[in-house]
Amino acid sequence: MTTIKDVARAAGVSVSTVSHVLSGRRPISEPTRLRVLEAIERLGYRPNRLAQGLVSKSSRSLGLLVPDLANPFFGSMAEAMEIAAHDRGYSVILCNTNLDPKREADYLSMLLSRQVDGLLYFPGTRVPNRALLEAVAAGVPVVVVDERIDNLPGVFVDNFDGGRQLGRLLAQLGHRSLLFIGGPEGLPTVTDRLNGLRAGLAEGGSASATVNLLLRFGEYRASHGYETIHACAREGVFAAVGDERPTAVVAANDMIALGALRALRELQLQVPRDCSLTGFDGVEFTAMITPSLTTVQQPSTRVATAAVELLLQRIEAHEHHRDRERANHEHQPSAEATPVIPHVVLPVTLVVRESVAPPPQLR
Amino acid sequence: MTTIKDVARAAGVSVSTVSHVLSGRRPISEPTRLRVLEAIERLGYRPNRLAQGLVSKSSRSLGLLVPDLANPFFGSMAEAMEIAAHDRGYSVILCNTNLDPKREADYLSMLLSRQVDGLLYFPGTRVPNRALLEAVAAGVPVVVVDERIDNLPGVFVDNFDGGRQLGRLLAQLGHRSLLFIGGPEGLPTVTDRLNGLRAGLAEGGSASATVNLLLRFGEYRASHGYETIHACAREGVFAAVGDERPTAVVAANDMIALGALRALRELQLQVPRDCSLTGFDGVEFTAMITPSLTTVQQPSTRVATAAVELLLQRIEAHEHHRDRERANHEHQPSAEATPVIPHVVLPVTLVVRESVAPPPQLR
DNA sequence: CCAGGTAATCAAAACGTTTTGACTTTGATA
DNA sequence: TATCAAAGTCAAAACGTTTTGATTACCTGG
Repeated sequence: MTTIKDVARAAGVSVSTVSHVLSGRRPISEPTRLRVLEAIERLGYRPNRLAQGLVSKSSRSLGLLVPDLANPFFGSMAEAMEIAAHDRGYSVILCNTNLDPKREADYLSMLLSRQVDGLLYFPGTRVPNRALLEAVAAGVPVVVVDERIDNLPGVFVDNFDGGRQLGRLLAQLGHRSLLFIGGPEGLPTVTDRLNGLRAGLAEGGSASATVNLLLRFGEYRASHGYETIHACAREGVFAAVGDERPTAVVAANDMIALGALRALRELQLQVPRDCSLTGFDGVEFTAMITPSLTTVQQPSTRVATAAVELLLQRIEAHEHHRDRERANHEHQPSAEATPVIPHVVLPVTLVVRESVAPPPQLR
Repeated sequence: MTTIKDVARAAGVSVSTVSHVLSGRRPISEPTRLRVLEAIERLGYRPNRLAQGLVSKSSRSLGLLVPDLANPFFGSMAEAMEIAAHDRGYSVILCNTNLDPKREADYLSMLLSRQVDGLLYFPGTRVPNRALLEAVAAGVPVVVVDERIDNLPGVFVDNFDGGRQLGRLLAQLGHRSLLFIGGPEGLPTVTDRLNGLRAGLAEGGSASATVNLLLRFGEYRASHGYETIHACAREGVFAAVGDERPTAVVAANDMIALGALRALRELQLQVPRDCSLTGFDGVEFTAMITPSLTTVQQPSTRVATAAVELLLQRIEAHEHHRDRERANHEHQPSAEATPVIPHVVLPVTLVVRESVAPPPQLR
């Protein structure tokens, strides 16, 4: 590897002159500048970012903690976030938490070691994770994505509203008995979607009608949707008659819906004729499958870029703060403004497709 | 941040002693060791990997260049590779090339700046990329994943065999006219799958029968499958009768197949009754959709781990080589063994599902 | 004609590690 | 009892940058 020293020697100047040519922080005469640039070009010099990071105390990199990249929702989010970060000069260190708190703690520690400037965090199951809170305490800016966590800044969509729109739609179609297949129990996304669903059902139905709502929780995976449907079938849920039998399945995300769709078909229940089905997230394949899936579309690119944007803001604020601290040798607590925890909430769109219809008895 | 100096001071020893406690490279008395460990624990010390990397000349990180994370195939590959790398103590820097050579060059330069120890490279379109070759020339170990590039080490599946198995299956079912919707023209994966398909068709069909094979190329995306089908329909391809009309669509990957499936349905062509359809890769959703998709399953986790394994081998070899070079001040070319370019080829599995059937005229 | 600013450059310190040479001390071996 | 090796420790150099005085030379305004 050629270093700044090699360049300096080749151009016949000092190391600091080369650095100043590159950074522009001090004036350099045109002939010298050209000689240095020529040497850089000729030697193929590339500054060593490790060394830069060491002195600047910033690695210009972000840690991205994501539970499951095989899920295209996370895939497209990760993609959009990486692109946004790269546009602003930051690299992304990828971490696959796989819903495992131990792994998360492990990654977090590694990321701190690597001096990441900030963290983009998709919660897995338990929120908030202990190790994450330690990282926050250690002073690393964090933005939580896709999930609302009270004391941490976050970017997520209006899950309640999404649920409500679904509820209204289904109630208006006449559904009075639903099966809700959630993600991990207690996760705010899941709870919000469910509460929204309830609200929407109440709004959309005739005032008197009570709604029968069966709840199941589990992972945000196709297998969970698949197995839940089969389990329900074994329990006779779909054999019931009248108000008991669910006429619509509301899945907490598209992957669950995909698995549920498969299982329903295996049970000879045709969607939407015998049973309606909805998803959440609006990933690409929902438009392609048969029947195409009614779902709530997240503006995933906007969520992703907003998250990066917010994180970068916090990073800058954090750095300024540190600088001021360092200048202020007098260590006055400087009347810390009460820290405002920003929550960016983005709107969702209901996308009505083939997978919903009025319940069978109404046709 | 607490540094090794702070620890040394707290434990009343020198900096090098702390380092030796951590690395175990020199013996340290038990009482000292405990005092140091206690100080580390108490201060929450975490070694700065930038500094470590600077002296060790190795960042313990890999660059991962992937064209499109929204595609679950790449998503699960990326996931598996990251996990394999993490297991061996390496971090992964994520780069979304988006099929754009400019972006690729950009990323490559950044990765070299960051002193990555190796590169995991999924080719996008043009192969091999100019910037990649420069990186290779700069001496960074590279492993190409999912694609065969002659002069670079790679890990990929037996695409020819996968195509052949599909060809045999379709020929045996009686298909004599096919539409092949490829990925980017000229990409080895695409060509190999196509050539395999041809070979399989020849083997599986009755000797005399000639096969009508229509070829289209484009991106590895659902939209490409969708649009190609509609374009073909506009050209009257599906209106033809007899041997002209394709009775099966062979997509070069699952995403294309997914798009094609949608378009076929919009054309009122039922799969597999009116037209068979196959994919390639075997991502999760192929088992879930209706009709479930006949496809060629890649052992993606094995591909991913093999790629990481191979890359790590090369990295080690590279480091040993450099060390020897440094020891050998005499700079004898040491009779360089002709470099063997390893290509790891993994087997595929044909998964026959609902999307194929004999052509309509045979029923 | 001088004070003071600016352009242009360099040397040296600092960032947080690891590695190496040197120095004691201790025990075992001849 | 003299010799040697190993254990245990430290100080200093090195890794490749950026930043910060310091220095010189020149120009400008009074």
